[in-house]
Amino acid sequence: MPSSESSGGSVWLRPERPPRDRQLTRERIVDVAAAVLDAEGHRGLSMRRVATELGVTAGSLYWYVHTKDDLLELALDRVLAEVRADPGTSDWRDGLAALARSNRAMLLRHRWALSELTVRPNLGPNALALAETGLRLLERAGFVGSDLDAAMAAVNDHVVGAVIAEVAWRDTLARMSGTGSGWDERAAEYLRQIAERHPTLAGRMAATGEIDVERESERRFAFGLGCLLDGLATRCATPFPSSRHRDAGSR
Amino acid sequence: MPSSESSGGSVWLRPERPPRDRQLTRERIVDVAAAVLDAEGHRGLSMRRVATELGVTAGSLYWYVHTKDDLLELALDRVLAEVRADPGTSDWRDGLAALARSNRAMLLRHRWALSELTVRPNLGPNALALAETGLRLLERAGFVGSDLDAAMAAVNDHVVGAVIAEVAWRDTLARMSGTGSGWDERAAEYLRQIAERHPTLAGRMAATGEIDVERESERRFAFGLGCLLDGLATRCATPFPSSRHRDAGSR
DNA sequence: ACCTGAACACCGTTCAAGT
DNA sequence: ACCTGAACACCGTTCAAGT
Repeated sequence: MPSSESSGGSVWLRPERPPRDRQLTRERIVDVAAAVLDAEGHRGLSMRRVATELGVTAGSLYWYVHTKDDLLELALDRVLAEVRADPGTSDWRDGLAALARSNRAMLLRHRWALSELTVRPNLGPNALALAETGLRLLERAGFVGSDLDAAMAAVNDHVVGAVIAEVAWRDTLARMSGTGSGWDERAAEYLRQIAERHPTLAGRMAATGEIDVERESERRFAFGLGCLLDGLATRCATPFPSSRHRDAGSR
Repeated sequence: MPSSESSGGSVWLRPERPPRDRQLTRERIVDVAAAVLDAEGHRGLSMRRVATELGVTAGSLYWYVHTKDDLLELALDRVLAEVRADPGTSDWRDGLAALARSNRAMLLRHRWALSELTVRPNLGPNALALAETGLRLLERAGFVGSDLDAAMAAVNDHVVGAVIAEVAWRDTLARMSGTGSGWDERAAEYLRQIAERHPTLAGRMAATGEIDVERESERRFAFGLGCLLDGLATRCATPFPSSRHRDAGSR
């Protein structure tokens, strides 16, 4: 029933508001959402927060985004664009390793993206592009059919799983050093119990106490990736496409 | 002992309320929290919900639990108790594979636990016990030092990563079939664009369209696990402890 | 010691109303 | 078309007050 524009009066003096009058864009919204997430994590993100950051009311955002979940989905795909991968790498092992490393680096930069992955399937354009280049590399290695899917999944799973473990580790350390007195006493008692019941674990915990988390995490990541790629190489048609065999972290 | 209910000034008839009068226990609280999480996921869990389920006010819970995060941490460790593992398995590959499978099964039963893992380090008793048996198996395989840690991490990472991917996949399918008309049209258009830009991916998506998700997920899991264990076997002192070599999913 | 009731400071989301 | 303002139905958490 509402005619599209004429509302009585001097319509001609008031031309159609050009699109550039819009204060918001989906892109701008995703921008600040990603920024807030990077700075303060999931806890810091709220519709009202994003809105005020844009000088706008919370309700306005729903003109551009269906729900907060949608916004998170967009933010996830945005950071996926940061992953660099070259589908044309001559050695498929090198290409996959580089893809995995770039993926890991991105997830470490935007740790909130991890919890997004566990909650939401991502079918955004960047996710699809990454899948394509990964599949191409594995296709060149000789994988076909459902083995191709399984191989791609195995590499991605290692990346995601490894970053989750690393972040959890880092958070534990941060929490330990964060809380001041009182923690150490209770922790000491707890560790004593652990040592009693779980000697092997206790030995490892004692050893990793003084280790650089960053270096050790990278070592573990490379170790697991190396195992995986070795296992893949024995299952495909082109185990050694190039003469040079890059070591990805065996002892 | 209904005397506890008699009021009216006769304090001497009313002995000190025994501990068993308490309506709440940390255990009961964690019980219903886990039940709510299983039934309705993260979205369904609130302090008020748990409280009313226990016939109590929300504030009461804070007598037993510091924060909602603490409650989630307790629920996570509770569900980790379901993972079964035998540290005495003769073949370390069999033992590790069984541990990984049991872990995966648990995570699929309690999918909310996944997002917990990404957000919170878990140092509960059950988590530690699982780590201990895993490390023992790998120790028997000949791993020592930081290679022991890396090997353990690699297996766990694969489990976590694989379940995350599987759950995401299942959710996508559920969402697709859930929304009725209108979805298919937009989806078809989207798929057309995918096929144009990402031929390899499109080929795989077409192939996996008619596949049983459950069976295929298990296949992928076993495939990746097999790759990983093969790679581990080439890096340890005891590659083949038993004569029988269980195939864990190579084509 | 254990629990209630009410409050505080937030949420996501909707929607009439304005321009 | 785009945004405001106010409302709705929730949150987690705290805390005086009761028993």
